[in-house]
Amino acid sequence: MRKPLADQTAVHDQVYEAIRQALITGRIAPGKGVSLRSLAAELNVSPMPVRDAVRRLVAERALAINPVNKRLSVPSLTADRLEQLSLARLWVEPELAARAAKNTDTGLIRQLQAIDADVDEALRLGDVDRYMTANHAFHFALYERAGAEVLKAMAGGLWLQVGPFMRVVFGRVGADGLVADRHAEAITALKAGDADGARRAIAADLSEGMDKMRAAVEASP
Amino acid sequence: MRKPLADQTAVHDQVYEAIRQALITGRIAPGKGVSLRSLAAELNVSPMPVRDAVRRLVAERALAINPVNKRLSVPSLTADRLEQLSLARLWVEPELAARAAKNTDTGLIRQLQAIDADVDEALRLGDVDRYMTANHAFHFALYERAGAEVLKAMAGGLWLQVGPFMRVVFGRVGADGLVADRHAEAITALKAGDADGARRAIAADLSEGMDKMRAAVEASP
DNA sequence: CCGGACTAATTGTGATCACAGTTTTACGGC
DNA sequence: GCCGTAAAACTGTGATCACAATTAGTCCGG
Repeated sequence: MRKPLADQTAVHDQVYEAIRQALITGRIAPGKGVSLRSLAAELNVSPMPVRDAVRRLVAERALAINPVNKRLSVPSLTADRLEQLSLARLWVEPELAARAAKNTDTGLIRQLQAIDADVDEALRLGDVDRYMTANHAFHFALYERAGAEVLKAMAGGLWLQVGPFMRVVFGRVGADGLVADRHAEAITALKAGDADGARRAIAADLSEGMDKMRAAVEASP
Repeated sequence: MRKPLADQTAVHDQVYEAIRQALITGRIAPGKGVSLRSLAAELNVSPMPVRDAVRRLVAERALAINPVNKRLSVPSLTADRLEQLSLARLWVEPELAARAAKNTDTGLIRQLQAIDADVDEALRLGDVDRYMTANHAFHFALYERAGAEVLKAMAGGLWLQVGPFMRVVFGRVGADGLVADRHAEAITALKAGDADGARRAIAADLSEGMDKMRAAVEASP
């Protein structure tokens, strides 16, 4: 467990990524309680790096900490929270897409096409985890190109908070509930360097996804 | 240094607030390097709670961590970063103001008037720290009323990142560089329950402040 | 068969130490 | 007097322990 040092990534970063993935893909259910030691045992590390990772996730509101007994839990899903997250995402992410459209080259197009093929494959197979990973990869490969670190970080934080909601959608409506995405539409706009088209495509993509989540959340809190 | 327990706030939270204040008021200069042990010594606590607080501040991008030697520093001010932060603030904060306008009562009005008087007093005296504290208090007393936790948290994060820039403005143009705010205008709109008026007032308030910061940053990187 | 009290296990927090890099300081050779 | 090198100081990271508080569990009386 002692670190080899002079390595690349610290243990607490790996732990962060592990928990982040678990949250985004919904492997840890919203509302469920977690603890430093239980997470540490599960990931086969000492509680210390978990503590660091959790602190970070709490700051990003991906984990919540009960103010009275100071215990950790995954934030539960409320319609109000989802509404605010949707609003914020609908502002930042289309903006990032528009900026990226101005920096597009054939390499990016090819990369996005490859990822989108993976998204479609995951949908066809009904592979939830793979779909979520690929969908995330698509959006952030695009946002990466915007050259806007601050906004990209905001989008990352929002995505992390929305993650658990997504899993609920799959749980309720099944894997084919999210079939229709606007990725192809976005790629077409990017090819033409059409910033406004990319903005609209991503906005529509988010909007449709969020609508499904809203419906799922309202169905049962 | 051992905690009394059953108390209200943990040490790492107090440390967080202390560093946060130091950053917002610009007592720690942008670009300056800090360390866990030096902060701990300065605040008369052990390195442990500082570590927790710093982890949180790094997640909020109020502190930066050098990816190669893992050392801590206050993020330096670039025109690009400021532009993105401005854009984000100009979206969230007016939205919060508009929502708050719908929940306004005479208590809030009175509270805001009192705080605004303090702001003006600080400006008259040229008291930079007091101005910044009061200005922050004004905005967040307002945003508190919006009933939008997620958006309010976003605004808080942005404010924290912008804090160091503000101090630079004072350093360059003097304390009277920010005299004209739109707080009175905002209060008038709130009294009338005019959500759109509140939105415009806060947008103008931010816009003017940001313009001054932009000018100051461009003057010298 | 159920309920309440006492014990045991688990929780987050803080302190302290070890370790290995990195940076700074100091010193010695030319 | 100056430069390069070795030692000392300082850095973040991880492990481990102590502590008090809360939760879970268990056992006994009715």
